[in-house]
Amino acid sequence: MVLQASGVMSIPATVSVDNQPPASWTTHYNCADVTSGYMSRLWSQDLHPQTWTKYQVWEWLQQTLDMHQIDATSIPFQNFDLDGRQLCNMSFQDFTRAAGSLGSILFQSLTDLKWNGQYGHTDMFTPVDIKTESFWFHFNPYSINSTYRNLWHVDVPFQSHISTDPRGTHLWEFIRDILLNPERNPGLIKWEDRSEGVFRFLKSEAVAQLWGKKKNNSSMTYEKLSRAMRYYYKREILERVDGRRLVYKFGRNARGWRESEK
DNA sequence: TGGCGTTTTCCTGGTT
DNA sequence: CAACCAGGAAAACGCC
Repeated sequence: MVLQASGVMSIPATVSVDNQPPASWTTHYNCADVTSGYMSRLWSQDLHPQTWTKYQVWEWLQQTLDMHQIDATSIPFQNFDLDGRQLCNMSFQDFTRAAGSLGSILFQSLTDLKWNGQYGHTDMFTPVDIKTESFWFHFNPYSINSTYRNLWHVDVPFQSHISTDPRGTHLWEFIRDILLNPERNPGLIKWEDRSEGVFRFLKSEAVAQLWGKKKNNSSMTYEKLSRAMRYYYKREILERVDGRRLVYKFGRNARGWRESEK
C-alpha cells in the first residue's frame, strides 16, 4: 500500500536506514501491520471506506480496536450503525460523541484509510517530495494518534444523534486535512498563524493536482481551485487576507481546524 | 426527474 | 512577463 516498489529513491543524507521507530509505537503498532494487514487487504480490493456496507464498517471498527488492543466493549457499536458514506461524513467531533476519547483513534484510522487510498500508489508528488525514505519513514499513524489525543482530547458526552451535517469531502475540508496531516504532505501548505487559522500555499499547483486527483479531474489547476476558494469568502468559510499571495484564513463557518475545538 | 448546493470552467481586468 | 487575485457567468456534477 505504501512503499514504492522502486528501490531507487533520493535519500537525504540526514536520514539513515538505521533509524528505528520510537518504541512508543512499535510496541503496539508497526508498519508491517499496516502494509500487509487488514487495511491493505481492503485496499487491494479497491474498496474505499465510502463504499463500505454497515457490516464492513463494523469489521473496520473491530479490526481497528484489535490493532490498538482495545476491548471492543469500550465502544458502543450501536453508535456506528452506519454505512461507509455516512461514516466518511462524520467529523472529528462526531467521532468523539460516538466513541468518547477513543473517537480520536477511530477518526485517525479512517483518515489514514482515506488518505492512503487516495495516495498509496500514486505519483502525485515529485520524487523528492514523497518517494523519499524520510517521507515514508516518518509516516507514523500512531504518533498522529498521540498528537490527536494531546491536542483534541475532549470528553464530549455522547449524543444519541450523529450529526447528519452533509460535510463530505469539500474543498475547504480537503485543505484543512492537508494542514492537519503535515506528515503526509511535505511542504504543500503551511500554517502562517495556527491560532488564527491563517495558512499559505507553498506548492499551489501540487495542491491543485492533489485536489484534481481526489475529484478524478486531471485538468485541475490552482487557477480553478482558487476560484472555488474565493467562493468561500461569501459563506465565511474563509476570510480574505489582503495583499498576501497564496494566503488564506479560515472563517467562522470553517470547523475542525483549531487545535482545541471549543 | 428536478432542484439545489458546490465546484469547474472560462473570462475580463487588475495587481504583485 | 509570469503568477496571482477578484468576481461574473454559466455549465457540470453529485445528492436527495
